[in-house]
Amino acid sequence: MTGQQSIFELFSDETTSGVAYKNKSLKRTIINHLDAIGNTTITDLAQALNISVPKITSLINELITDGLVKDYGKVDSKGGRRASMYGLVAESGFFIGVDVKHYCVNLGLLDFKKNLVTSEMHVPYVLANTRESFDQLIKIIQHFISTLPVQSRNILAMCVNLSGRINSESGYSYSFFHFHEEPLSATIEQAIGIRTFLENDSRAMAYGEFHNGIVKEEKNVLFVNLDYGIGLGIMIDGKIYRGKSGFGGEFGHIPLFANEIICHCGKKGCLETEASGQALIRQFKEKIEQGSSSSLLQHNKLPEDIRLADIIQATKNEDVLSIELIAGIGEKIGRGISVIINIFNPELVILGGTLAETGDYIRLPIRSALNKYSLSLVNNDTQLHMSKLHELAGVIGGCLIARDKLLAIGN
Amino acid sequence: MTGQQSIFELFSDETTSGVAYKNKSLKRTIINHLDAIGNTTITDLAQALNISVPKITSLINELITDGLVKDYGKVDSKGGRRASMYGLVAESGFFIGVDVKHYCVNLGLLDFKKNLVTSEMHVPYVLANTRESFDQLIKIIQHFISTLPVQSRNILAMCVNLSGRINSESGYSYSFFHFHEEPLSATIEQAIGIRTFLENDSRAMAYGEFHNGIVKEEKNVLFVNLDYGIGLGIMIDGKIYRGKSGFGGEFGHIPLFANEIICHCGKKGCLETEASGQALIRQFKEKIEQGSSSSLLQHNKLPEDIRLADIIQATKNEDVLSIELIAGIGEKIGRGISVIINIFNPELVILGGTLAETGDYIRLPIRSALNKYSLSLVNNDTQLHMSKLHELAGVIGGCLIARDKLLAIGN
DNA sequence: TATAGTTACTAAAATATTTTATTTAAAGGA
DNA sequence: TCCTTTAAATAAAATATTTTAGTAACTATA
Repeated sequence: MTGQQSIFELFSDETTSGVAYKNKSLKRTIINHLDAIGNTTITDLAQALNISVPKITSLINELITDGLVKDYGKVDSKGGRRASMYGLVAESGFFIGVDVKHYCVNLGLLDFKKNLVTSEMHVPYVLANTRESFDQLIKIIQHFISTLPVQSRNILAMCVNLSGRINSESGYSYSFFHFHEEPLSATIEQAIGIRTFLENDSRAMAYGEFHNGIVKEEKNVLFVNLDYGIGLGIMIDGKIYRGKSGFGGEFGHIPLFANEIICHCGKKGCLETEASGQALIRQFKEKIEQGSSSSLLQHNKLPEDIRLADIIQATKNEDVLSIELIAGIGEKIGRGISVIINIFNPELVILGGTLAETGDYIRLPIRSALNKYSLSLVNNDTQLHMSKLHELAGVIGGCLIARDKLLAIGN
Repeated sequence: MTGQQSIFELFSDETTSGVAYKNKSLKRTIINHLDAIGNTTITDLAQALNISVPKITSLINELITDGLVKDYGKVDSKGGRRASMYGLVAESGFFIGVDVKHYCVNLGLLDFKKNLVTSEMHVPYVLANTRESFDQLIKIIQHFISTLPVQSRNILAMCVNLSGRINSESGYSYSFFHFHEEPLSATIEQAIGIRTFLENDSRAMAYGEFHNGIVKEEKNVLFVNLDYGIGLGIMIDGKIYRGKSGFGGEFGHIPLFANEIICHCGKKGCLETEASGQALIRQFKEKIEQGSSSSLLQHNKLPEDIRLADIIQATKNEDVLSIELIAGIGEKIGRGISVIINIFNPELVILGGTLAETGDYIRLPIRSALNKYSLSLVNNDTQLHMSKLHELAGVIGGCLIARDKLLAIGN
């Protein structure tokens, strides 16, 4: 029995029963505990899990022969024999995260101990709802895997993040690549040969930020993904909230404005029509047409070719028009966030995504809108932080989702 | 050892350890399972909980001597020996729910099997944030208990539902009766002599409707409490969602309108300023001042004395003004609900509270506003139902919360 | 009505786990 | 450095749980 087989064996509920099943289940509990707490001793495990020391000892020894756990040496003690520390083995399995953006793909490889082994950022790619675009995505993933320093059979699972409506339970994507009868996750799984999960981009970013980012003890956290659209990743009680069919968090399309702008979703008055990256670009072009000037257009750039990244770069170069527009967008996003703060009373709201890279230019107007629009008792309860992982949030989140889905962590 | 002592013993994590602790914990698991599934057989329990038949048998026998479980006779069989059914004992403990409304109090008594034994509805009472009002509430509860057909020591817990901001974990109420240093729940507990919990009224109604009302298999459910204010009870994954400090669900104060009406929360543009019972009464008075007529004023009633219940009654008598105003309110509530549908993608939205008693007069405009304002993919996923428990929702919900907090069900 | 087939329940045997006692390993003070 | 104290690891004994095998209770069918 190789260690690798053991992982799949251990985490698949086969027809084991009785004592065999209980041992399997206890081993999973131990792995989950080591994952949550980090390296620890047999005595600690025995106390935490309410299992006797000899039993834990024998289970740990089995996990060591399985290759999933190893001895990390002795702990320091203040009187008494020093205990051995046991912990997960980083090399016992790897996970891939694929974060698909509008104009690029970011990929990463995570080991079993949640370290990002390697990543490839900004692989040029244009996301379009076509077969060609899909085929190119597959090629990018295949190429990434071919460059990896680990054997393909040691890669246990992969998660692909896409924007739009995703049912990560069934593996269907409704906004992109909905060509086949079978779920998109199955199509990718066949093409790549690795167990594949699908997740909405904002939820994956929220998950990354939650487990490896800015979040410490907080359990109810909202991640606002400010990009061309506005996404929302909801973490409740430490778990991703997806809603009935995985359509939860459609924050960008709440009807907050009494305007006449038709949103790409077909409705009027959506938050996204006035407070998203798309809206920012539209407003930028309008201002230019109305005669405003911007340093952005100095290098023979046409207004049509302006991308969100350009405007964000311009704010760093103190372009006045860009800064003004971002402030206006921020105020409206703030009004939107005040809605979800009132409803969720979260411990923490994280601002992430491309637009969040403008830092205080967007944070301050959001902050002041929150004071204006949300209940002070609730608002004072809530921290507002910028993303810590920045563009790595999606990659790391994807890897972690692949890992935790396979290991059945956090359901 | 009396059965009653056993309940508290069984559900308090004392310094038991080892086998004793495991048995205690297994007994709780069995009780939880019997609670969730209903009466069942030893074989079923053994399979569901992955414990051997002889072990389950001995635990069930202990629970029978504890007085918590009893034999409900044989099941029908289709071939083979008939199995004994075991289930909880209704009389092994009782729970009180106290639903405090603006102008009355509703009280109920629930047994261990979740049957409503008795209830006393519409006890006259005026909720005000004064000590006198609080003292009167205590007297009403004491009187209710004195009329009950069960001994006070068999009442295991009580839950009091109040509107406004409640931290049900700490037992503090911030909107009403915040007179003492100690939590309000402790003050009531001392006055009455029964273990007391506090809960927000809308959340309690949601819980009642979830467990004993219209909800069947759904796990993500929103309950909208349409009363003088607008409350929201959020059920996620079968559990009440309360937020960081219990302030979650402040749906009435999301900034949805660009009006100049100052809400009692101090902000402008709150949903409640245009779409609540308060707003309805205000609009009614305005219309009357502008010369509209209503059957409501025929019996020498002054516009100042109009209560929400009067307007609702008037719609049943086909009062045109009331019906028109309710339709307008419904359209705006629908816009609010479309926000939370987009965010939560719930399986079910329940309309409850006093205003919901107008039935289709409020449901239809809400329904059409949902079609107008929320994403069709998400909206089509969501059922919209009227409350089934009506004014009993809060009472039953309160009883169930008391029960489930004591039994540590659903955390 | 007898009998085969099915399932629940129970007793005894086998196995597993916990408990207790003992040994090993370390820290810290005299 | 030696001895005492503390805690981990291990071994042996005691207890608990599961497994297996056998019995009881019921249905369906000939």
